[in-house]
Amino acid sequence: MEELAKKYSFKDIEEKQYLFTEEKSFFHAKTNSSKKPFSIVIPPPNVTGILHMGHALNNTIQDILIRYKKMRGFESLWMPGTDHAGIATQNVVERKLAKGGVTRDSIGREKFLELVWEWKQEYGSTIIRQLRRLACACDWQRTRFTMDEGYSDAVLEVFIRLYKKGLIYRGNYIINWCPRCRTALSDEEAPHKDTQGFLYYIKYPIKDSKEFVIVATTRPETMLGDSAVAVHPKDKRYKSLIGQTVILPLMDRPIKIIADDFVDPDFGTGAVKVTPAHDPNDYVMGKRHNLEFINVLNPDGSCNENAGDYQGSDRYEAREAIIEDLKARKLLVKVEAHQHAVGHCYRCHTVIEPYYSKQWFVKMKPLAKPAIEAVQEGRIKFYPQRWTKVYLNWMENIQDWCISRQIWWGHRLPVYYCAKCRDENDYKKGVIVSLQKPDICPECGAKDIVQDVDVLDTWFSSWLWPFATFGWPFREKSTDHSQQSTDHNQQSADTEKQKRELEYFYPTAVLVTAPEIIFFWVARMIMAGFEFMGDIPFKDVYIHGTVRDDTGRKMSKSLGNSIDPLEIIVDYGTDALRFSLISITAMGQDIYLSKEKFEFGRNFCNKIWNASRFILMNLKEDSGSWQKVSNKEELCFSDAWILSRFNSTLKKLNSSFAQYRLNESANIIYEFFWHQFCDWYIEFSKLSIENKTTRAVLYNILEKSLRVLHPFMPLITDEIWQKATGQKTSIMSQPWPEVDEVYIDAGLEKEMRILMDVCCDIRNLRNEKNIKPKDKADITIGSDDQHIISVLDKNREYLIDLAKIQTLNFAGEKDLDVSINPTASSTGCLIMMKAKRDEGRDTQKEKEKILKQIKEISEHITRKNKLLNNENYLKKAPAAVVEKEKRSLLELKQEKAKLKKIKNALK
RNA sequence: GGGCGCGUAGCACAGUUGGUUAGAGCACCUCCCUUACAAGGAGGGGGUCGUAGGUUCGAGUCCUACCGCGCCCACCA
Repeated sequence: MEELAKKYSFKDIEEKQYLFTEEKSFFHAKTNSSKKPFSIVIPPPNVTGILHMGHALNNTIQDILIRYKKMRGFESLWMPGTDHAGIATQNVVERKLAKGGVTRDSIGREKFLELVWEWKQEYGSTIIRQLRRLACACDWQRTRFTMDEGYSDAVLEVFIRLYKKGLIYRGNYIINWCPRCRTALSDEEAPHKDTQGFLYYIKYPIKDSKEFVIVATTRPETMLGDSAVAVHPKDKRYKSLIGQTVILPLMDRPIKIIADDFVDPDFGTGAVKVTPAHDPNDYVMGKRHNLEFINVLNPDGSCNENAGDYQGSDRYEAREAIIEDLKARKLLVKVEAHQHAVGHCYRCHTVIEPYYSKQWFVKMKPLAKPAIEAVQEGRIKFYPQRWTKVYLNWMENIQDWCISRQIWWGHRLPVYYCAKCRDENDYKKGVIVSLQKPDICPECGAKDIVQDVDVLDTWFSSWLWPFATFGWPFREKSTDHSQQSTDHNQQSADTEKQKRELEYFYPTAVLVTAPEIIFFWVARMIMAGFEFMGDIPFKDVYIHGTVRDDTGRKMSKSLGNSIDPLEIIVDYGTDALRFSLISITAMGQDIYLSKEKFEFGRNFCNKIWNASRFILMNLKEDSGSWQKVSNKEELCFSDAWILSRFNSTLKKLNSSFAQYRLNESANIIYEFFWHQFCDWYIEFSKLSIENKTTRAVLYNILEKSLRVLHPFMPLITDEIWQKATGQKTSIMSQPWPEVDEVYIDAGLEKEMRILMDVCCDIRNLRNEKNIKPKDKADITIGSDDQHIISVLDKNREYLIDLAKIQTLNFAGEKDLDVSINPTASSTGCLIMMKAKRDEGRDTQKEKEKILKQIKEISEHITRKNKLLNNENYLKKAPAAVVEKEKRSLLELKQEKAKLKKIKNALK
């Protein structure tokens, strides 16, 4: 057994311990038929990511579960990896190029992708390195990337399967378009934010008339693409106008006035301009009335050739110009301030444009069905439960998923077109969906074949994460015929191994993630799980809260209010960061953070260190003899007590773990270790430290405490544990302690409670009378309760030591002299103290205090009397509760009598 | 428009199925550098649990309404 350094210095141990556990492959999992599997796939951070508090929380939770389950005998696998994050990564590299005045268009697709890969090689593992600093027990040998060769196979395979099943189609629809990223986005990628804007009222002149129809719009520039004006069919104001023609201002285009139920007569003027190519509602109306779809915008958001005089100007410049021009023509009636929800690009926050374009979609309704049922039937459970409703609500109203993106970084669609057969009006014609580029068109034999230029939505690869990370679909690479079969055999063996692993570890146990990811990822993984694996991807979904600053704002780079986990690690240590974070994270609640909160974990680390130091220091000579705790019968009072406490604590701990109540688990251990083990037991142990049994118990409880602390604070616990046991291994490889019911003794714990209470009463009394620790006091305890007297007498050494007593006597209650320093104990005893220095007694103050106590206790007694006289209560409340009340009333009465006695003795 | 979460001590928060006098942390006050620990120890003060009703023998906990704060969803031109 080694001694510990006087000062706890996390800098000296944390990195060392992590490297040790990683090197020794404690994190590696494999199929093991003798164990049950427990697997988690990491929510793959973006390759562009740098560690923030959200990651720290998310991964600490997973790490605790992984280590805990491993200790509980499961084969724990934590699958790590990163996400190629199409748009985000492309943006990062484009920004970098822009500094050198280079655009992606100027260098071309191939060169650009080369540069992105270079960037990925250089910076893509930053987040992985940072996760190591958090001490994550990921199986790093398995680290996956969503654009790895094998993983990409899975993505293409899935596309092809869904296409063949008729669940993927291509067509012209209104989608969300980001003019800055110049790509289509799914609905989830274009979150709506309340935005302050204006409602512009514009006159549309009626053809061959002096009259006007006034329409209201928030986006006047879209009027360039108007192809109708719509009114409600029952709106009396406009009934006569239906079917007439108006002249679209600025464009001088005649357009019809149509009637449609969609129009709300109470909004604006009740007449609405219809722009089928730039508004989702208008799109539907356009289809209904067979209107023209006029796209007036270029992909970058500037006006195109359909925009008349405004061609070339940016959408917002065009808006300004149009307003000015309408004003000049006296066609602008008024402008009102107007708040409305506007979609924004989730990557660059640019206002998106609803945009009519040709895209690829996945039909979602058929995929959603089993995914809905699995959650309804409880085969997948959300923690906290309330997310179930959010999930089901979204799934039941699911819309088709736009999966094509007009960027370069990502999985290119496995779609090829035959130039000859291709027909823009029939997406299936001349289309070849295949893994490899076909040499000739299977229909016409032409050789002019091109691949679709789009790539797939990043989430179209992430939704396969729980099984594609295991190598699914296990396609064997087409081996060169010239190569010999050894390679091939090796490859088959690998594939077989992967298949077994997938079978063993899938479905995974739990997915840990943030609420904003439920639609993007959780829901889609469930659908993919059923579609491609025929089973759920995970049993539990643990949704944790959002990390906020101490004023409740979401932590974000742009607000500048984020706390950098790496800075916390430098200042307080990894263990301190983890323990602080987890102990303030109530399940599913948001987390409010400030830097000071990490002192909590740091102080606890320090406490653990010092307590351990004391124990190792005292036990260093015993080599080996501490290993065994004697029979229960041979244990002294305090030794038996701490064993009882430990085991009942462990019981509570296990049940909180089972419910994912990790903050509760952390606080249970904290309370036990600090306030029972350190505050009381270690102090008790000093009295019997020469005793073999006590030394064994000290060692035993410390060693087991380190085990249960390990999932939360892996580094400090491994360091101390190795020094204590002399074993060069990690606690991770050790079993979780078993609850030993034999040691749990409620009666004993109650007796200890009496001892502690009396001790606290005496300390309190000393404090009040300002008696210094070195001034020992003479204590007489008066009670008629033989049990209490015997408990105190039996354990008098403890009391004498902990309460700094000179002489300790017992007396009958009546015989006690209460004229000196008396106090009434909550245990029902009267305590009198005689101290050597006893000057400056303020009897007036004492009297006030005791009167206040009497008043309080009288109120309680009145309340209880009333309750116990209530017939209904006696009839309906459980007998045990009534008994408890009666007992407590009796105790209160006794206490009151004692207080009165003390009061009367005061002059 | 629909849904969800929160409101408990000066501060930021726990409180599992309703059951003694509502809890720890930080901060504050008093005392103590006692041979593991001042990043510590021993004590202490501080709350009519957002408001108003209701159910119940009993409500921080369940129900209803309302008031504040925050979040999510929705085709509010």
